[in-house]
Amino acid sequence: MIVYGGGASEEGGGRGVVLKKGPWTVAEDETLAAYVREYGEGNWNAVQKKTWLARCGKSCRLRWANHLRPNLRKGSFTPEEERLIIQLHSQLGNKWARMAAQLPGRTDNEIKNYWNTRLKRFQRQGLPLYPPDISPNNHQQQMYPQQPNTPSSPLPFPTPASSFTFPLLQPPSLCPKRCYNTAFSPKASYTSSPTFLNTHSPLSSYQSTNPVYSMKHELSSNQIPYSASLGVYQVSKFLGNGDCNQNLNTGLPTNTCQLLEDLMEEAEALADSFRAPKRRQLMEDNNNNFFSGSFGHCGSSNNLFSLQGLTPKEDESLQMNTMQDEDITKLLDWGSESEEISNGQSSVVTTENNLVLDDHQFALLFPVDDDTNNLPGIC
DNA sequence: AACTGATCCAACCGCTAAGTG
DNA sequence: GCACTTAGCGGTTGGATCAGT
Repeated sequence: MIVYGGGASEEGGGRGVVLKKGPWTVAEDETLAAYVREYGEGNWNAVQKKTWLARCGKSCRLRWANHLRPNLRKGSFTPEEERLIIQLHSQLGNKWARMAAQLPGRTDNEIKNYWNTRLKRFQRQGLPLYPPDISPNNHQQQMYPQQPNTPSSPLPFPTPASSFTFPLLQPPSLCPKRCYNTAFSPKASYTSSPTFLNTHSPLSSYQSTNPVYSMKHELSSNQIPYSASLGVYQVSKFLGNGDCNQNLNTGLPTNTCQLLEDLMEEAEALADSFRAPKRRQLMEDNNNNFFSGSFGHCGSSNNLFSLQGLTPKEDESLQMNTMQDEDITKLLDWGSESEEISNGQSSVVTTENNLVLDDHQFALLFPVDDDTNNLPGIC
């Protein structure tokens, strides 16, 4: 029984007490954090029994996940995070949790809120949700049938991908009352390099126009490689006869299949390690090391983002949707090419897992806290 | 200063999947 | 196989805040 921070109640939870709703108090937060320290995550319904908190387990889990757990990144999304969200949304749809898995320290709720706000604003302004070089998967079109960014509708900005100005931060007249990142100059337009948000990323080529693959169960239509241009599924590698070293959309050589194989191997390895009794005993090591929690296997699998913390099933599905390192690299390349950020100097940060980032890339992913000069989540 | 609308964000709700006996 | 419990996900809501009028 954790009695922490006052307000202790003898007739605590599950004991006929009316569960409290509404905003959490500091004392409640402290109590919940103390509970997690002592008992670990999970078994949220026990919080009510073991503490004075009159909150349902669901509420406790949410509070922990969205506000109390370590290594959460608070504050506005960086432009790079925004781009990643858009890219991920184009591939995954409203799979906020999966998207959050790709954005270390961000919660599904944050991403969802961000996207919904953006959706609302863009729809009101008649702007497309996606830049022309991102073609949303079918489920997106079903989800937002009125999306103006269809081949038949004119775009409000230049179509060549190389000169596309990304409408994330509008000019002052269009800028919402709260710009997302005040540190980012509103006048700066997002001129993407031709490679960024590359529609022809391995994953993008998996887009399915087949409703069988694009609906429900939401494996995000990425289950089977699909070439929109050829109208065929690129199943060769999946059938084991493998020549798929070329992206049929672009004609460019890719290492997609090797990456997928790597992902499969990694997923299997992880699945083995996660065939532990309890479901989702995750994030326990998040307390320890930001990189181990988020980028734990980068070095071993060429995969920037780790699948750590997922159940085998999630591994399986997520691996199909996880951005390839190529995508991330391009994202980072774009970032380092950005006039706003590039200063022509570069140093290298090497993580313990041999993930090498130059300082631009590192800064993009982990902006230094202005106040503390500390990297978020890194002690 | 008061009002209004837009935006942000925390929290809740309902549903579903997974785990357990 | 079934019922029940637990955890997680996605949708929605409502209060707080801000900017414009």
